[in-house]
Amino acid sequence: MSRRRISASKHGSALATLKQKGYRLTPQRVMVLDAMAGIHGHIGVDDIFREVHRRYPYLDVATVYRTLHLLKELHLVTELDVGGFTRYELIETDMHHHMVCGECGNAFDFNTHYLEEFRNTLKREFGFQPDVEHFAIGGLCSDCAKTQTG
Amino acid sequence: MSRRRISASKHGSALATLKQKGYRLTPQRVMVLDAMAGIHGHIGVDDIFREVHRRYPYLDVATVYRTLHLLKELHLVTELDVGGFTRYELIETDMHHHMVCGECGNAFDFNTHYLEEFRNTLKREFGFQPDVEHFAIGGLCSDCAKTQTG
DNA sequence: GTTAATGCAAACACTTTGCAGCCGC
DNA sequence: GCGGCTGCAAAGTGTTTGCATTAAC
Repeated sequence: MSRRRISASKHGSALATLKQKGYRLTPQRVMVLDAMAGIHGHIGVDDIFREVHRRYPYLDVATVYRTLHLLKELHLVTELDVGGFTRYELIETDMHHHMVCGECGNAFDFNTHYLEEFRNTLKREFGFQPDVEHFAIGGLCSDCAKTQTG
Repeated sequence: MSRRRISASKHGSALATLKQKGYRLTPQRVMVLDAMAGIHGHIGVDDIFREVHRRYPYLDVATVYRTLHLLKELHLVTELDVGGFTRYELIETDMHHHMVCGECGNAFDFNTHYLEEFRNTLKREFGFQPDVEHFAIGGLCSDCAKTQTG
């Protein structure tokens, strides 16, 4: 009960993906993923580095960067620029939100990561934590836009 | 008629604000603002620098950075981190939206600019045109967040 | 005439890269 | 054992800062 089971499962799939794609499961990569899984939300490169370095002092920052680039390429993490440096987050779910057309009433999905930048801006600038779980935005869908214009 | 009247008026108010607050209207500052006014949307520090440097080769990047920091402090421009480096944009309007705290019920303003990135993304990716006129987002304000945590 | 603002150059912080040795497969 | 991965160190890139000089007021 005291162990972080959730964390373990969180990056388990990432490890599987790495292996499946033919990449090596080095301890460094596992530890980087482990550090990310222990955090909810975004985490800075430096945070990851310090966390892993504590357990394994030989780790180099370059490796952390290289690992994160790989993970990003495989769409296992999302990258976000914030306050001048880069932060990363494990992609956990297929969570999405809705765009609702005020004209035809149809709802369209968009992945939660599109909202991330905006969410983070409000957090950074105002300390406001948007409730993205229940987010939807109204507007005009592409089809209805065409009809209206021409 | 061929002159860019719009541009001139765009940063005219910024110049006035600077003067009014007791800051000096140096040619460098005017040129930086001028460069920004010529662009719609965000502009990189380097773009501004190159633009102004062409007209006035003695200009140093440091001055551009200092000017932009000042303008940001006075809320005359907004800063945005994108793809690893910083971009800026002149604030043109006072249009704003609301963040509504689900805990205390207070509403907080945020300038429409913060939504632009997100709005552009939905437009670009899905052809969906969000109705930002009636936009508000729920969540947790900074005060209530503090209370909850500690 | 004051004093804030600039130019210059050096320092910073974060990130990337070349290369020899190592280790997961 | 092979080839991808790492550690190390050095270079790169965008940004900041100290200081003497300049110029806006």
